[in-house]
Amino acid sequence: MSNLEDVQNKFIGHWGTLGSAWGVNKTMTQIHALLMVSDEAVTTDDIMERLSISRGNAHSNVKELVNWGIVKQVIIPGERKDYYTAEKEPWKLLCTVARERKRREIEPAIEALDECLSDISGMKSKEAKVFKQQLTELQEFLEMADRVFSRLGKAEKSSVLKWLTKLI
Amino acid sequence: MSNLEDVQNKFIGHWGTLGSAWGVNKTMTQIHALLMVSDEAVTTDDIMERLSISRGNAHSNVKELVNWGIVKQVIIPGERKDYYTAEKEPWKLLCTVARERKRREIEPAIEALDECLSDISGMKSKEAKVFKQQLTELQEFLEMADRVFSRLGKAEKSSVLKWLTKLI
DNA sequence: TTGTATTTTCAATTTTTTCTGAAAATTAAA
DNA sequence: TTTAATTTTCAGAAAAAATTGAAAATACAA
Repeated sequence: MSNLEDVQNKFIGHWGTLGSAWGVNKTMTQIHALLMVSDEAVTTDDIMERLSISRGNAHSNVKELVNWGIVKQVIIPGERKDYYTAEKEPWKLLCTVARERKRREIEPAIEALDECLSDISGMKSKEAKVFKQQLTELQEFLEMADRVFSRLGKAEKSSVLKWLTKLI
Repeated sequence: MSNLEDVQNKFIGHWGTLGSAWGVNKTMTQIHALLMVSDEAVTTDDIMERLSISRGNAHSNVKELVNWGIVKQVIIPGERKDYYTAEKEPWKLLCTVARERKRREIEPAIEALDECLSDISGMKSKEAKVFKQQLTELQEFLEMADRVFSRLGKAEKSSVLKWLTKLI
């Protein structure tokens, strides 16, 4: 292991593995890793070449990153091609991911629980009461998570850091 | 939508969907949901029947939940079959998941970054320095995450709650 | 306009993951 | 022991997810 590109590739591979574990397409996190270690903005062709993937794959995953708000398209005057860059500051990444996961997963989960709770609201059996109690606890938990993610989504590094330091 | 079992099934389905989004096998989170809403301990046969899945599937997923520490096998005197229960308190679930994800994902990620950093430690090019800087920031971030997860893994509900309340 | 570069879409294919079901292994009662 | 209940394993099947590659759509310079 001796040249920069090899080490970068190693990093890209690891980042991809990490993504998979958290339910994100591996290519998507690899593209993200590539952008994080790229000083300059990068084209779809660069991505294809560096990761040895097809245009369709590169295209759809980079667009998905843009959807998440993790990657931005940048305009380079005089260039026809689309260029992309990633936010490099990990704390900002955390904020963006928190915001999106809240929107995509926590909010729908809360709605689902609401729906279940309203379905059983009329039921009077002992079993129903136990279930209702269980759902209510989960709901409170998810609502707390929702608020935490919401707060994280808006946070500045320094304030999050201060808050985290209190915990550990 | 009128009887308890239907609502429970709805909940089980939603919990499964949530699991998928976070990179967990859907059946695994569905079994977990079933156990959470089950007052009494449950056998593999119960799981098979309730979720309409095969023995192999039920078996391997319930064992995986036991591996995670989210589900416990309980001994029922006089019974041949294995019975399982889940911790019902969401905060304890959070602790367990935090502990496991730390061990399974954060720690290996930190090791991977360490490896990358040691690979480039000797490189002197400007590009290498930029990359090194980037990796170092990520590493600091992951180490903070590691400490947070570690703390959460040991936490009591009341202290976590107190801490969370400070944030929001 | 017309031609060229680039992006976008998407049907078909490949790969990965999950699931089944039955056989093998294990456990424990008789 | 022997027998029956139960758990575990795992090869093959099915399903889901990711990927390709080429055609269609779009953008834009000449």
